[in-house]
Amino acid sequence: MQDESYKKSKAEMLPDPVVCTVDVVLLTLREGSFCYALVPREQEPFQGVAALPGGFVHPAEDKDLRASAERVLRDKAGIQGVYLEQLAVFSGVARDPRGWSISVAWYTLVPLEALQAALATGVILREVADLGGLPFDHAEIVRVALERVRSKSTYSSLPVHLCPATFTLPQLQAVYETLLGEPINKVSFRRKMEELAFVEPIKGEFDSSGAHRPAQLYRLKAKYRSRLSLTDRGMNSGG
Amino acid sequence: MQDESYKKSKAEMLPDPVVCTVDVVLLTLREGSFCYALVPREQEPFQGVAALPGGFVHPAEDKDLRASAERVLRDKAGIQGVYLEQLAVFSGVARDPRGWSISVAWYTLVPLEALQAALATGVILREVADLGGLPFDHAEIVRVALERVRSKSTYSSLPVHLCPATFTLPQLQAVYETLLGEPINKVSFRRKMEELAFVEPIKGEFDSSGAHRPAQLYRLKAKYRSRLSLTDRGMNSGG
DNA sequence: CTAACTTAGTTGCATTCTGCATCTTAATTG
DNA sequence: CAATTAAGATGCAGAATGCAACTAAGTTAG
Repeated sequence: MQDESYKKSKAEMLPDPVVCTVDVVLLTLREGSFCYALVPREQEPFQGVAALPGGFVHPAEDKDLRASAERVLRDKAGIQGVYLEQLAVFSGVARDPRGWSISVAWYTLVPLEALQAALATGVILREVADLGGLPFDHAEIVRVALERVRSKSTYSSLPVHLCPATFTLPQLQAVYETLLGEPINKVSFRRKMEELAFVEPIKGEFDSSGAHRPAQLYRLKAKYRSRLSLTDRGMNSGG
Repeated sequence: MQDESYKKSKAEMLPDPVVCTVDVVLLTLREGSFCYALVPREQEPFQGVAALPGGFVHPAEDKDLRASAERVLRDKAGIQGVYLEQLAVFSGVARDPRGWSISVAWYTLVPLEALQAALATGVILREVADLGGLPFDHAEIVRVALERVRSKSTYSSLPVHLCPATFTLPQLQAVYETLLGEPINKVSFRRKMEELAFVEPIKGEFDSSGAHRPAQLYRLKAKYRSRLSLTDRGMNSGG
């Protein structure tokens, strides 16, 4: 404390090095239940414990933080080509036993079909109701991701990304109902999908797998495929 | 490139130091126009240029990134006691001439009355339509903040924070109209405020300053005062 | 072969929500 | 004290929403 004025003025000028990590919450639906992806940690701390795919930011290697998150997801989970959305930043001394750090958290929604290779090579899915045993503040990160996704899901195109490339309206409705946790009126749902118009019927293609009338197949319109939600622009700008 | 395997495995284990800053977008209404706050930069680069209040994160000094942003806002702009909401993280090599960095951006909405002291000591207000001359990627940060606030403003309690502690419904309606950029039907607005019920009339108190019938004074209900918006929980968790 | 069953998808209607015009209230101003 | 102004309430028409009932198109059981 004996040289505080010097310390303060210096502190205002010079950057302190900050331990900066990224973590990814990858969400999917497995047999009707909402799940997130974990990978076993390769290093201490928490070696061997299932954790969110995450790792250090490497400025020399990564164009920006999105690139960091994409690299980590590719290297740790073997997953590529998904669109990541910024979730939030978590920070402080308590979240990592090694000391003060920040984690820039990202999230994405993918159909189970896109995870087959990853699941065969060590990626684990866990239901979102089960947040036990997670290292660091990963339980909190998943909790925030769930809140975000659920609050954005009411009649946005976000949940469509949990469906495969083609799907029927009843299937899509079931996805919304799982995320929102409540039943939706069939007619209202169809009217809303018609009005919002981010999905389109695939002419002449039907799902005839059930013992009943076949259902029209739909797909997400092209302009909604590149990002998770067009109302998300505010969080997509971390350049 | 001659020792890449070593470099890669090391890169996965060890943290690289990252230059980490915070920037604050403080928004207010001045004479009916939407404005953001700037302060002249004290140091190079861009010394003397008006910029968002911002600075380096100091882990030894700051409990977490919210504390960093609060410290910066207090030290650079003399503003305290406002509730900051996370906006987004901006990152990359291009945003700062000194090289690769990240900025965790925060935003807040305050009534002009709360800025009187700050405005007397160097803080500048500029209309949101004018993003010219800003250093770093601050124009982009303000643009994203505007998008975020506007998209959250449709019948949320967010715009109320631009009003002083007490206000009339016509005044509040004018605030919403400024933010949303379009007129709102008076009856619909009042019905919605009644339904959402985040403001309450102050019994027996009226604004009689006009040459017409006095208007009932309202205030934000207590439980909505501590944060900007109750629907924002997802971004309030950076611990 | 056909009736029963199941789910897809539509139609009609009652109820609720929303926008707009009009009316009333309570102040100031000339 | 009439005219003016803006606050605030009322009534109603049209749109949006929720629900029940209906039709459509397949499979399955007898």
